Amino acid sequence: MSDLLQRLRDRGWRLTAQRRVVAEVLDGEHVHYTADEVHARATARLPEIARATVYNTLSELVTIGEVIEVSTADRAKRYDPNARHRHQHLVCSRCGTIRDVHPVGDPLAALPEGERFGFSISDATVTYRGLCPDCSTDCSTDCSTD
Amino acid sequence: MSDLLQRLRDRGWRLTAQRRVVAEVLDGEHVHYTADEVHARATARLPEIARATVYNTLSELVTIGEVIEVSTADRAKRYDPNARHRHQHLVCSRCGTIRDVHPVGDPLAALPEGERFGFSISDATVTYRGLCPDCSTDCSTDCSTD
DNA sequence: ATCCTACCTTGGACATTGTCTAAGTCAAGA
DNA sequence: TCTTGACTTAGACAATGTCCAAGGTAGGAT
Repeated sequence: MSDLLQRLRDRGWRLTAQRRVVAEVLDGEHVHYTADEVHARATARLPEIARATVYNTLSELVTIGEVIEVSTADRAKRYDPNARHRHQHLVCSRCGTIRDVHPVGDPLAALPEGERFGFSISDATVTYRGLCPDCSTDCSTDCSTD
Repeated sequence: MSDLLQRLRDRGWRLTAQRRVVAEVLDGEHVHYTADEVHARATARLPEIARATVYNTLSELVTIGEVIEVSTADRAKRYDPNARHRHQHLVCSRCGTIRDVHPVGDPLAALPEGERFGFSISDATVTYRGLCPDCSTDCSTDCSTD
């Protein structure tokens, strides 16, 4: 992700302040922000950036494969800048925290030919769900929630 | 799913016409309707049924484990009445068709202890994506899509 | 059979997330 | 520095889901 801007330039992208800011927000730690969270953080650096621009830029980053779109059970999609190393996700059922995880083996290999129904399968995503350490000890709201 | 109504009664549910209709829509084939599709089909049998009632009933069925909520890349969640046999899903990237599939082995076992970060993991869902037979031969719109 | 009442349904307002458009702006090449 | 096509903006619109107050009804009690 670090030289994302260079890679975008190489693709002939116009390097605008808005795109730079969105890329900076996603850069660094392994975050999984929603579009709105990206927008909030982008606004902190560039107050006049429009919501539509954030959506546009995120979609473009997804299209060119620099960012992965993650659909969890929540309504909003999340955007994962860790697109260069294959991984899966571990989601807390209570607080929604997401961690990147690396299961062993190829999940695609687990699907027998007879279960493919003529599809040409290109991808398998695995989502692990459970309670994160914080949520499994803190019963203040509801320990029975999953 | 066939004696769902009986099981609901056993749980002390009030058996209303609306709930019966929603259950009937989900009964039978292995469908994966959105809430709106359920509502449309329910309306055909009980014209005055409200959208909120469909949402309420679906949520309740999910809560008690009679129906599974499936989040794909699409915006709308889908509802899968095949909750009594563990399975995963195969989704067409183009047309959105969903099939139930049965990979071998337990996906949970593929996640090493060192990759669990103290979570108590309860579930692993696998989503396979690709083109269904119809969509991989029919290039009328766009064969390059995925 | 009738009544009661807690639970269910209704319609519509509202919330959230995402998409589209027309008009204005600007990055980068000439 | 000029030009131009790509980018951004604000706000309307669309899709999906949630909430609430008012009225209706299933099913137990009498």
